[in-house]
Amino acid sequence: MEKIDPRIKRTRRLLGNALVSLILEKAYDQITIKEITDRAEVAYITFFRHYKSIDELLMQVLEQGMLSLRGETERLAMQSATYPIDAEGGLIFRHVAENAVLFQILLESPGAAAIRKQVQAEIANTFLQTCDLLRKSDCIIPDVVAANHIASSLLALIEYWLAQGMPYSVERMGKIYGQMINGATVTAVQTAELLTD
Amino acid sequence: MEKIDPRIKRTRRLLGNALVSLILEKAYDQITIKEITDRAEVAYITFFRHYKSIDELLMQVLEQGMLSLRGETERLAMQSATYPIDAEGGLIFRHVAENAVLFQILLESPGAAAIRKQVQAEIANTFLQTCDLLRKSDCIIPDVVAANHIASSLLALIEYWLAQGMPYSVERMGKIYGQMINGATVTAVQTAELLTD
DNA sequence: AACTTATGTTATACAATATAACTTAAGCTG
DNA sequence: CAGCTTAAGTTATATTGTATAACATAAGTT
Repeated sequence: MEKIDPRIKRTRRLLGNALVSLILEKAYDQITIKEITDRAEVAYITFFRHYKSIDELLMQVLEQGMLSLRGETERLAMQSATYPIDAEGGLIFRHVAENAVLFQILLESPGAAAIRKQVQAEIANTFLQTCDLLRKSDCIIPDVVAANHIASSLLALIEYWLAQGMPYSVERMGKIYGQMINGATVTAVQTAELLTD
Repeated sequence: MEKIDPRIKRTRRLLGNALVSLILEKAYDQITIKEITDRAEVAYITFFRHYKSIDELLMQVLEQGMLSLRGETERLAMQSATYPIDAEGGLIFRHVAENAVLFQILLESPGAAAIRKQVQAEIANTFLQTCDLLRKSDCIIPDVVAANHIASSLLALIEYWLAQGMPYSVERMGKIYGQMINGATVTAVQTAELLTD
């Protein structure tokens, strides 16, 4: 881990914060580089010395927030490997609540679509690797489909919760996730038809 | 229904086709108005006589394809009102397969995010209105959450299927939908915990 | 204190959006 | 089919945002 020039760290932090505050104010695709550098109080050209596009800056901002999500998801998948309908699912929604702004951006900004796709794929892969209950030979529901379903549903549930202004407690959201997504999918796979061909 | 000048119909058709063919070739946000008008073989300024933005043109293109989806979804919701795990879910995937290009655009193009959101909300609302099995008083899973879950999961399943190149038959996809999404959600709501407060 | 590197200033090229004024052509109507 | 109406084409131009170059200044490192 080599040390980075404090000027670089400062500039990137200022640009990241400026972008976040702008996203909270107006539509993502209306934001210009000049607006970002003005708000960050750095020179216009400085942006290009660090990023090729606003999307690239957004990616850097989100990646840091998504690092901790990965840890939570792995724990979630681990628990549901042995026993589904997880009682600790509330942890993930607590984490989301604490980083609400970042998740709102991840799930709403058009520029974050690629990163969202990547996060979803990572979550799906974690479940696929960890959770044996999603696998059943000759099942009409392939394990990759079930894993993808859990991952996309989790993100969609978070998105809905945030869009509504977090109207339910993190505990309740954890239970909803455990029963409607995790438990329901495992049950569906285990009780699903077998292939007939 | 008043008759529209055939020149207008022709121009809009040419522009719509040009946009679709461009989306299939390159990233949506890299497409310019000039490229569209060049491919459509109309004058640059003609674009602005019909649309304010590329997004607006895309909206027009997708709206037509989404009209028929609405009918399919209503039938789907109607059937699952009485008996879930619908055997006729294959119809919707047959419809998707026939309009694969349009659905790919709806589910992949960043410019279509707003329309996708709208389509998802319509599907969710249809289920909410039609399917009594999603409603249970004092259930820990609110009916709006369950309806939203079905709608987002259906679109995510279609997106996954298309992205993978439609590796499973429409019949199988119908059954997967019926068991993993529709049946599983109804079961989850009916067997879910009640509120304790 | 001297060297290195990041940032700021200024200028400029370029591409894409957007509109205006005028001409040409297509479609409708008596 | 002649005349009216409206759509589309042509040309020119203003504006905005992206992107880079050259050089000066300031911050950080050794």
